[in-house]
Amino acid sequence: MLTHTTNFSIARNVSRNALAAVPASSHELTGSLEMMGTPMSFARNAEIYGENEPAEYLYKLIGGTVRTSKILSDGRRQVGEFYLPGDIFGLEMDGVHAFSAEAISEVKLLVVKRSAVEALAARDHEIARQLWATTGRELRRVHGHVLLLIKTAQERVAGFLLEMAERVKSTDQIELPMSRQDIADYLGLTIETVSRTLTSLENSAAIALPSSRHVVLRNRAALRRLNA
Amino acid sequence: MLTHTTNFSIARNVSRNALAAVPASSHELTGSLEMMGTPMSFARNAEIYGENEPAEYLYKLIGGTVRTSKILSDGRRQVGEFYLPGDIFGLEMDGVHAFSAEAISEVKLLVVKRSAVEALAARDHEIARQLWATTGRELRRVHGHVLLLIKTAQERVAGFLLEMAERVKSTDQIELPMSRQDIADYLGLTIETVSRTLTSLENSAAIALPSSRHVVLRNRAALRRLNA
DNA sequence: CGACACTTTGACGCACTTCAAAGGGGGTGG
DNA sequence: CCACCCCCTTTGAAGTGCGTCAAAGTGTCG
Repeated sequence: MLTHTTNFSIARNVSRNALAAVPASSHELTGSLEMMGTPMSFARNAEIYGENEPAEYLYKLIGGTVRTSKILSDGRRQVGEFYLPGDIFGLEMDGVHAFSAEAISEVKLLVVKRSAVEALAARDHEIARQLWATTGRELRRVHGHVLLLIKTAQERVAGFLLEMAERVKSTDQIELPMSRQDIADYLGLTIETVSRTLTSLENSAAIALPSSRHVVLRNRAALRRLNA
Repeated sequence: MLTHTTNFSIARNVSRNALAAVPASSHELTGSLEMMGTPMSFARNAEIYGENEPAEYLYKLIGGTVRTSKILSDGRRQVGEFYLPGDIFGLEMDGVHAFSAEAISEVKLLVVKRSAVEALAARDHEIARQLWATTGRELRRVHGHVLLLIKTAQERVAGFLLEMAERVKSTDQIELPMSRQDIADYLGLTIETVSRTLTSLENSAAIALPSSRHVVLRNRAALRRLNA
């Protein structure tokens, strides 16, 4: 049902030089990955990889937004993480993807063969350390996710907005790349509760909602207070 | 309030040979850590390390049970993980502990200086890989924790029991090392809900509770069904 | 045996879910 | 360019699972 805009064999023929000029300091593993990576594009809603597929590749997001998710046996969906440009994902230690990954918007990314990176890591322990650090950063994010999930709806939504604001490093204007349903499945709430909570935050002047995906943080202190 | 039974300066004088005979195959990093580690003991309720303390050491649990936890600003407590013998914990990538660690029972563990392990990892990339793998395993556990937290009380408790049964690798008899409060704080529930849910599982013949910490899994299939 | 900590049980309230329907907003065809 | 449609979001009303408050039961250690 979900289809790639580009498949591997096509992508392999794309020029590898387009992104080679990115400065080595901007993100971890920049340079190494840019050298080895193959640029690919995915359309909105395309599946990048599926749950339980072998994890042969590692992905560095260049543009767009990716969500990982898992469908539970009763049909519920849990969103694991949202990835923004610069983020690395798909790095599973046991060779199988626990979550699937989908493009939320038009996505451009670099695909790197895991075996190639690992071979490099075996020779260069600085690379090895950066791979480890990437997994460590992921671990910290998931810990934060756990902390969100034990809170009230207001706290979860407020925490989510603060997290997104931090990550897009914008001013107080956030353009949410994901739908209400994605947010709900990330926060373990229903879409109705997310919607109602956002309206209530707007009514209490903590945020403004010029359009459904455009959020203005009017009172970060109030949001942080909710973020208990 | 929490006190160590043994402090570092004392522990450093303890014999390093006591546990050196553990077979190298039993767990990852066995051997390397046993060589470098200093045995220590902690009394029930002793703090092993605190939240926000620098993460200078890495711990390999030999005996007893450890819980990591975090106190939220409003006083709620979240339990991050339970560690059983053989588990490695305290391995934070950014040098600061996000959670504190406490001994739930009498605990024996090996303390290893992080810098020493990292120096070893820089020379031996097999060690480096195992450190990475340990973080990866931790990540998978926390993902599982997220999946628990979006479920109903019955599903959380059933999932918890199945997880513990798997980890202690016993038959259907589980001796829970942690209190109801610990379980509640791990599952994001109240102690009353955990207690009521266990009684209801007992009434539905899925488990038996000869004593409050002794659980018998009578019907794993029923528990798995709840575990949606 | 008594004190204390932990666990269980009960009654009630509330936050979130569920079910239902009414708005937008953006793209396409007439 | 307007009209219509489809999908996403918002709002409303009612139900319920879990939390809160309270008290009784159970096991353990001095």
